[in-house]
Amino acid sequence: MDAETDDIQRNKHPAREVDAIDRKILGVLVEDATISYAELGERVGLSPPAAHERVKRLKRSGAIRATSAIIDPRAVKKPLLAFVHIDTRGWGKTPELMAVSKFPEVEEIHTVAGDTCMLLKVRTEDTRALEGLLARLYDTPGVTSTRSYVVLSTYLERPVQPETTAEWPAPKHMATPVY
Amino acid sequence: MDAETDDIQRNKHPAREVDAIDRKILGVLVEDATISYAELGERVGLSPPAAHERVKRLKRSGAIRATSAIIDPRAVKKPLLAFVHIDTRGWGKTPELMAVSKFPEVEEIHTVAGDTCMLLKVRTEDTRALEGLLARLYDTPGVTSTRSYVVLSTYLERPVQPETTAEWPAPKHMATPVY
DNA sequence: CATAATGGCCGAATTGAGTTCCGCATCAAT
DNA sequence: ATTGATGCGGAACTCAATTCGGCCATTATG
Repeated sequence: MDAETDDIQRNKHPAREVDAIDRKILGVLVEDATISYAELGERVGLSPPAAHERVKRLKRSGAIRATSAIIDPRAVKKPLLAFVHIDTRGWGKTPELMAVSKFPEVEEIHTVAGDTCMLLKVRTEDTRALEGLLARLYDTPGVTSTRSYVVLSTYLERPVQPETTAEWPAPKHMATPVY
Repeated sequence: MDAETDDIQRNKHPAREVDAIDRKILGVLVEDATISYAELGERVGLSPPAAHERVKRLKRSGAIRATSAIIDPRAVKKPLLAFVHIDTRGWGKTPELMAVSKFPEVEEIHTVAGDTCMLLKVRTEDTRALEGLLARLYDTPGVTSTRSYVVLSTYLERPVQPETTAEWPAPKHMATPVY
């Protein structure tokens, strides 16, 4: 059957809607991915094999990108967290800039809309290491300036949550949007 | 033995240095926590029971805070990522502000040093939902203004890495710090 | 409208991994 | 030098992951 080949090639997301049970599964596995399929099934109202089948599908479809250990930054000597805004001449996403990915201190790289071009989330051992990274950034052609926000305290830090807020409490003084 | 009780009560981090092997284990488990202890042991040069023992210790000590499923934001209808800077009157960390933790769209809350007070990482379904969250923030007493950085593209996003950069390539034009 | 086909679930059985136990080697302290 | 503690490896045991076959519901089809 050629159709099967087409299915495989077409897309990495084989278009399977995540239903309510899938969301519950994701919610459980985000909290703790070490539980048995027996318990997972029990929590979402499914038999162990059915739960297993669901999880397999979620992994195949890419909804579950990975299951990984979450490390305490202090345990690996990285107590300093900072967000670095970068302004560049021209278009910021140069290969030279992307090269900072090789530093394990860099956890996120985004291009953003706003009064800055790019945004980095970095975690270092101390201010010295942060300075080293900033120096490395300033050496990158095109980088005109950076602004760093050093985190004093983290009150919440969690992975992507499967739930969404259905209704936002609309303040009275706001007009209802047309669209 | 009273000593044992003391050990338990004293600290959640029983002061066990993470050595080189532990770091290798963490590196493997950050990438993929689903592998068997047999393979984990093989990759770090340990027998399966020894690897298991190490992992148990890393979990007990809190170095491994959790092992969780990493979800593709698109799969759960959250394609919009934004960083929100919040300026407040007085000290920002009020219980009213912390209440936004209840929204699953909010992934991170930090207090930062810089030209702003607090920093939020939020992930929403669309701009409408982001607006709803911002409206909710402006309704919070003490909040004077917010600045949002909407992410256009994410080029890197990964959990805490166990490795650290030992030597930062020092640019020539920088003086050597005294400390 | 009836019927075939698909997809998802459950229960039972098998395979494989997680886990425990015990002896040994290494290192530190007495 | 001896003793104690700690971490490792090999083998055995227990439990969970995985597979299989049959059932039911829903959807497509003649």
